[in-house]
Amino acid sequence: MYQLSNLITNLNKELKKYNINESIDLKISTIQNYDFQINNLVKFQKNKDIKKIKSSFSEIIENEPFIKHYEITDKYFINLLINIELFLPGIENLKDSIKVKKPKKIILDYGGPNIGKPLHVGHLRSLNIGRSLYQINKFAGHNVLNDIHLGDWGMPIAQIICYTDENNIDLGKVKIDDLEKIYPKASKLYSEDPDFNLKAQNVNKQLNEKKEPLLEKWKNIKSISVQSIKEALSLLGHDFDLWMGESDVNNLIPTMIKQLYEKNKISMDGGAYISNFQSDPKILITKSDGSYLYLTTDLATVLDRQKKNKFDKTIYIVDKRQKLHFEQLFNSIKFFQFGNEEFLHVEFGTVNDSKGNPFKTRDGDTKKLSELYNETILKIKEINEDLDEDSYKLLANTVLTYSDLITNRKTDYKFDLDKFTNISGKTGIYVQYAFVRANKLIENSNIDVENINLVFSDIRDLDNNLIKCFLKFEYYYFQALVNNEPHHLADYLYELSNLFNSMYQDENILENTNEIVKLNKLKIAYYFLFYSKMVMELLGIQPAQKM
RNA sequence: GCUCUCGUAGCUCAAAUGGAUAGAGCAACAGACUUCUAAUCUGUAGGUUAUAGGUUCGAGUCCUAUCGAGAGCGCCA
Repeated sequence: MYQLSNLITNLNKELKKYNINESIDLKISTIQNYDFQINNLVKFQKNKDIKKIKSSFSEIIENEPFIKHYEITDKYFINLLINIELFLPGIENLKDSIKVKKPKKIILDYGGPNIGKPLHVGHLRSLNIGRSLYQINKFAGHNVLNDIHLGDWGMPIAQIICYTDENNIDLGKVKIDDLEKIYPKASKLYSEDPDFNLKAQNVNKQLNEKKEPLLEKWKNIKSISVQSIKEALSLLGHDFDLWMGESDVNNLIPTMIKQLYEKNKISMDGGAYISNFQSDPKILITKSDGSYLYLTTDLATVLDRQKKNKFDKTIYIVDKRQKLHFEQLFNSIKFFQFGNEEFLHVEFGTVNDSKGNPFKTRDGDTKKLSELYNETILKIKEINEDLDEDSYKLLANTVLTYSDLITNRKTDYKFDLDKFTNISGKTGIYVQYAFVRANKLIENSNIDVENINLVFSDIRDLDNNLIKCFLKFEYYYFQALVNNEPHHLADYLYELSNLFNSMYQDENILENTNEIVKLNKLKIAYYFLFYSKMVMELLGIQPAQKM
């Protein structure tokens, strides 16, 4: 809590006096009647100075106006109760106070979709997690750029070109639907037909050498595909600062390889370059025919970004099966002495169907994202058939986002549309409903709610529960920020919404005969809207105005 | 074969660096609506955190073994 930062600083200083290198952690209280707890002292129960520390801690906490009440137990657990009357007015300054002092420049790399293939369910998580991390880091004041980083180079493209050559298909006239049908066929041939395999390898090599007319064909595929990807993303509410791809760094690779070889960082091995970094398996830098790999372009991309967008940190939001690739990438960056920036693989689990099997269509293909989107719209229409198209769109995107972010990103999860569109439970529908309800309440009151002053002596229990929940925002926000885990905020949003609904349902607010209680509740509903909207935005969800 | 990840309530999932009595949702059961949007709320029940050891003031979390599940493992991305 930003209001407690002085307290934490003072407690930390105190620990230093006793040569204890420990930074105070404020946790949400697990016991009743308190808001936060500090568990750091427990570890030092046997420290000879513990009694002195305890008494100086008491003195410091005693003098903190934001703490209404506290205790330090026999085992040295510290329990704190917050002074709500001082806390609530501070909400206005929350967004400014939470900003970091030294903003970083962060690049989010989505390890984007491949061109020639439609967006499918496998892309859902990097899009959702990425968008949320973008918002979360911006909220902290960081300078963030997101790069879709298209897979627009390499074997998949070569396979498509090879297939169209073999079958006399004019790429100038091909539509996206045709392209999406071509790739699976080409891919199948590539793995089953040695002759086709050889030809495609050759196409890939020539493409690497930027030979015409292959380059022209590649441009065709890319432009058709990018247009389709942009349309799909716009429907799902995603956009990108950078539309870079693997192809953009091709011209940097020959020099990169040459220099690495001269510095004795890589060696020839049967025509291929491998890294001299000691590892098992060895790290392959190029193929034996000289053409490039995923790792080659990712390395060159680092150099490219250093030139174009000086950055402090790159976060790769890519599924966890690619863990080894990123280990190799990060080890190589260090070993090749490319730079001292921070590199991080934010990994996530796979999305399966409700039975736990890979998400497929009836024909056995990976399910398209647009198909999932349409099914979600239909489900929502079952709940309410009288809404406008924009509202359906907004709610469908809420469902696709919220149900994805509610689970810890590291675990594989089951996408169960029936469950995720449920009107009760931890769903996007539920949190939007609470928001719409609160908005309507304030609208119906015809009162200038913003300027109501709370009367603290008349705060009811259920009102207080909601206020106490506001206290927790920064804790969950911090969890989400430092661990790159949006699910803390998604879960928090449910908790907020649930407590609001409890307050709302308990007694009729607008017809309350006690005017003070009524105004209190309206003001708290107003605060609820503030928090709910803020958290939704951090998750990449647009608040609904009606539903 | 090697490497890594995981195992928490009937189901789906939480529990930051080890902290006090392991929490939610769904489903089940019992209640509350001529509504400020019941698309809601209230309550009950549900656990030897896979198993067996160990480390320590304290273990779902760390270590070891076993059982079970999944993923990855130079010329795909």
